[in-house]
Order: sequence, then structure tokens, then C-alpha cells
Amino acid sequence: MEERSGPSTIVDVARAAGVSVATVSRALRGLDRVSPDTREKVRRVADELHYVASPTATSLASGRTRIVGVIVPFVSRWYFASMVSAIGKALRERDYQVLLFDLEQEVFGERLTLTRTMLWKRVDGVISINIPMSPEELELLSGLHVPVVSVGHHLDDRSSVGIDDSAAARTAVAHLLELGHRDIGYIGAAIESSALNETPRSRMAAAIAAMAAAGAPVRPEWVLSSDWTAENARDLAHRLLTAGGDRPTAIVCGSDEMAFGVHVAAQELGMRVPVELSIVGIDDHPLAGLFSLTTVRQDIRGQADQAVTLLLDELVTAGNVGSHSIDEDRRLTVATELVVRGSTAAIRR
Amino acid sequence: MEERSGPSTIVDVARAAGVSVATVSRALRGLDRVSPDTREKVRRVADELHYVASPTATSLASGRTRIVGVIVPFVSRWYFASMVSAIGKALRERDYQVLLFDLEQEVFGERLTLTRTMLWKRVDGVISINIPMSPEELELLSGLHVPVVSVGHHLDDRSSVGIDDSAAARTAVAHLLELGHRDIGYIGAAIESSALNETPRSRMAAAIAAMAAAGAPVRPEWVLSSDWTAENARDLAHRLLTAGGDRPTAIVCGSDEMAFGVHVAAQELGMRVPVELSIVGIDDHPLAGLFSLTTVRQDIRGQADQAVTLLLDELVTAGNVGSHSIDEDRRLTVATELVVRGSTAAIRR
DNA sequence: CTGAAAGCGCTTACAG
DNA sequence: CTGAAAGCGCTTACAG
Repeated sequence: MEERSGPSTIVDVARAAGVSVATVSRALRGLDRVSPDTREKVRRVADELHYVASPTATSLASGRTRIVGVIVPFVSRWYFASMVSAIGKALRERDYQVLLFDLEQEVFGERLTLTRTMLWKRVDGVISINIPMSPEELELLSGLHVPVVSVGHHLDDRSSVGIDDSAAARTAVAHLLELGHRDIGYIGAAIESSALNETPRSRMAAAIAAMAAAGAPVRPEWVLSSDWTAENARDLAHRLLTAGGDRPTAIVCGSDEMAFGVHVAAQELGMRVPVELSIVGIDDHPLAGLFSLTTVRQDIRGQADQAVTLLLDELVTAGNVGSHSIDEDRRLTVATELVVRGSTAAIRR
Repeated sequence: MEERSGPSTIVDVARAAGVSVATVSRALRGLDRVSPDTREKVRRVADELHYVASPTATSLASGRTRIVGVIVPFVSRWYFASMVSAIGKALRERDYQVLLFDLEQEVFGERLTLTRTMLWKRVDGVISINIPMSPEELELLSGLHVPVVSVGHHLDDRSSVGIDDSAAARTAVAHLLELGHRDIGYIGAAIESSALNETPRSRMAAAIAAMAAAGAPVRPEWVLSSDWTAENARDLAHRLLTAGGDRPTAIVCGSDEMAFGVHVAAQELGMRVPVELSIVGIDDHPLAGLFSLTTVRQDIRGQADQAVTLLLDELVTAGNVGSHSIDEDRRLTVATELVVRGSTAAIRR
């Protein structure tokens, strides 16, 4: 009769199936206490009416949105983009949606209000990708009263997943040491603006420690701070390689993108890679193959899956939110792996 | 009295301010017909109570979610990631949120259900970035009954914004012709799997037409199909440059990433760029500077802003959704611009 | 196994 | 300018 009166609601289905809305709700959500016949009929009717429950009404009634807020400093860089992609995939498989918060070009201070107002009552949980936070920001996050897991660094005493940055850097250095290198440079120390970020510091510190432990010289002028872009790394490498006096025979970079920059610098200076200069990165960026870059691969998918699992676990264990049991190990580490390509070689005697 | 009884609701504010919830609603949303004093008081009380309206309740009551679904084939590639970022920024400035749908690694057929179930009643509008759609998918999108604007290609007779792919390709070719090149190759024709996508075809066709129009030879064996990755382009360039017989003196690539691949191939073959080979791309990718790549820049931010403006316009004009007035020009084109760097040079006589 | 009813937290005519 | 009340479309005890 009433064919076209807008999208159908649960009431339409109930009426057409000759049952109550409560029964429709139960039947469609697969709850128990519904007779097989009823369930079958409700399903059929719902199908015919192209019924899909209104997520908005469901959220209001149930108190859960089935949406997870994903916060990234910038989606336009490879690590973040692929992490967002992988997290979205994992979330979707569990019937959750991604509300994306890209802080790119946001003024630092404004993130506060942003976080609170925009996530407030909107999401069941939050995944924060490599975003260092001030105490105030952390407090605001807490005020959301939803589980939070961070990826790529630790936030407070919350759950987190990431690679072991120190181990990754050690792996890179160890590879060079095995090839006989002793004069090793490092590009990718933290610059001030990212001072809150652990990753640059951890990788650099571990690289230096590994060199020192092997008795290799650690020269301060060979350890360079970078903004982590390829171009900046190219400039730094230029300077490092043309400074006069000794040169390193190998350079470890905190990320593949910086390694690309070093690679280009070497070429511009007419140095052959790896014969005259070995280069190692960290990441295994999609373009690493193009540069034949030896690198320490990090498993994005693995990290994303773990992060989603952790978050959904906490979602289930909800109610006692806020009272994290720190004793359980909620800081997961996903293994990295050395990928040897053509940018490293044994040192020439 | 009742300090900690969970986040405050509109009722709490009304009670504390001594007015009705209707008045709170009006006051806080800046509607007219509220006395300045009342408004002021409500605002103050709301502030004290840290009140933020529940988006979920607002949506159910108002019928608008203030969420826009953004669909991309893969977020992990530069063009898409930066487009998502820019769109998110533009949307946020207008108080809309982004629900991200990343189709990466989804089976083509499954996108259908996905689209319907996940966007259904969830979003006020949709922005689709470069996703070719089958008639069935288009129909499903229509069934959502919300405005849709596409970026990077046309969808049906809906609104869209993008660059003029043909013009971009012509610009690239014209630049080479001016430098005296006549033996020009092209990498980036469409491969079968992306057959539905206009961009590769438009760029290639326009490039070829421009060459032909200038009386330059168009050799089928110099026009290569690619999957648009850097590595594939490298392989193709290798073959093209080592095929024996004549070689092109310049290569136009459908994207910067492919140009990177060609650049590396040239180097591997010991050809100097640009002296022995000129290379032009399209995009102005963040790494273009690293490769000193001459390219045709596309304005991501500009396109994103236009797309958001178009969409929000249609949102306002809603009610008559479905009856698009095709007469208005709803296909916006954002200008491109030649950026000359070091990968192109006048041909040697 | 099923239904009636309250409730989720807002917005929106409708009165006044 | 302001309030009482209905309504948005579900879920969830509570009865039966």
C-alpha cells in the first residue's frame, strides 16, 4: 500500500511481518529468544523492504556508535596513510567505521578543543597514531571516557602497539658492522618541533649505542637532525659528504624517505652506491625497491591488526573504563625485519 | 548537588539555567528569538557543565549527521591521501566530519553492499575520489538519497571537480616541443584493470594528439601501458630505452611517480637527465623536487575546496535531491601549472 | 518466545 | 521571547 514513504523503518518491518518492533530488533540482530520461524519471516520481510537500521537511532538507544576515531598528524605521509588504511580495513571487518581526524596543518593549541568537541560522544574508541600529547591533551582524551590505543609510541600508561624502534635501529647498524663498516653516519635525530616524539630519539640513541658497543667511532658531526623529509636529508647528506676530512662509508637513516634523499645526494656528488657509500633506511617504503634500498621493514598491517584488537578488547571490557590494569602487558611490539637490497655492500679495504 | 552523574545533557543545562530544554537548544545553536540575557546565561551554564550536545541525538532529531562519507580506492597513494587530507580540512572548517571509506584491497563486487550498508543514513553526503563505478554501483549510490560529488572524474551527470587531464598532458608535451623534442615517448596508458578510469585514457590521448598536431611522430611502441607504479614505469622505460633502433629524446609520464621510475631507469642505463633524456610528469608530488622533476602541478587543495563547496551547496539545496539541474555547470575544472625543474632541457642538435 | 512501554538526548512545530 | 509536548528510530528491561 504505502510503497514510497521514504526509507523503511523498523516499524514498517514490524507491521509487514505482523510482529512487534522489539521482535524485529531481536530477530535482525541475531539475539536468542526468537523462534526460528519468526526470525526467518522477519528477515525476509526486512529484505523485501530493503530495511537497514538507522545507525543514528541505534547509537542513541544503545549508547554505542560503532565508530572509532583515528587521529593522525598527517595522512599524506606514507606511514600514516598506510596505517590508516590498514586500521580501517581491520575495523571494517569487525563492523566498525573510521572517523578520520587529520591534524595536518592544524595549529598545535587548537587540537585540544578539536579533540574534545569532535570526538565527544561520537566514537566508541580512539586510535592515535604517533601523536605526542601534552598533559592537557591527555586529560582531554581521558575526558572522552572511551578506550584509547596509541600506535607508534606510548601515551601515558595506555595500550599501545608499535615496532621496537631501538631494535630496528640496532638491526640497521648491525648489518653495516657486519659488512665491515666502522665510519657510520646517522641522519634523523629529532629536531625541536618534534621534541615530544619518541621515535626519532629512540632510533638515534639505539643506533649510536650500537656503534659505540662495537667500538666504532661516534662522531657528533656525523649525527644529524632532520625534519624527516627526503629533501632535507639530501641537503644534510650533501653537507656531510662534502665537509672535507674523513667521510662516513655508510649512513643509517631514521626512515626510508630520508634514505632516498641521501641516495640522491650521493648520486649528485658522483658517489656510487653502494660501492662508495652504503645506505640503510627504516620502513620499507613502497619506493624502497625503486632505490634498491636496504632497509628494516616494519609491518604496518600487523601493527594495525594488533591495535584494533587491543581497542576492541577494551571496548568489550568496558564499564570499568579508566581503571586499566597496567599489569597486563598492553604494550605490544611487532617484529621488524632486515631487507637487504642493493644499497649496502661490504666495505672496500 | 549531582556532580558526577556522567556527562551532562541538555536537561542538566536547562535545569541549572532555570529554562526549558527548548530554550537551551535555541540559545546554544544561535537561533533567533532568544533574549540576549537568556542566551548569555545558558551559555555560561553550559560552559560550566562542560556541556556538548550529543551528535547522535542531534542527528536523530534533525535528520542530519554532519558527516560526509569520503570514498577512495586507496588512501596510501599520494594523490588520494593528500586529497583526503585537504577535503577533511575543508569539511572541518564547516563543521563536518569525515567518515573514511578506503576501498583498498576490497574485492570489486563487495563494494556494492559495502557502500549501501555502511553509508546508509550515516552521512549527509558523499565525496567519491576517482572511483569508476558500474551502473549498479551508481544506482546504489543514488539509493542513498544524498548528494554526491566526485573528484578526479565524472560520475554520471553528478557534480564533479578535477583538473583538465587533457590540458595537463598537452602542457607537458608542449613544453617538450618548445625545447625542440620531436621523438617523445609516453608512459601511463591505461591497463585493462583500470579500464573504467578516464584519467589514464584522457592524458594519453591528449598527449598523442598534441604530438600529432605538431607533426611529431607518434610511434605505437613508444606509448606504454602501465599500472602507474614507479617500479613498473622503471621496467617499461628500461625496455623502451634499450629496444635498439631509435630512442625517444624525451618521455612524458602520466604521473610523477612513474616519472621517478623513468628517472631511475635512465640512471641505471647511464643516461644523463636531462642531457640525454628529458622527463616530464604530472602531479607535482612531494618527491618531485628530490628528483628535480619538471612536472605539471595539480592543485589538490583547490580541488578539495571546490568539491566541498559543491557538496555543501547541494546539501543546502536539499529536498529536491535527485532532481539535479544539469543546466548549471556542476563540472568544475581547477587549473594546472607547468613547473620547470631540472629534468627537461633543449634537445641537443 | 513475544509485546508494551520507557528511554536514549536532542529538535521542532505549536501555543502562548 | 519561552515552554510543553511530540517525535526522530531504535534498544532494553520488564512482564507475561
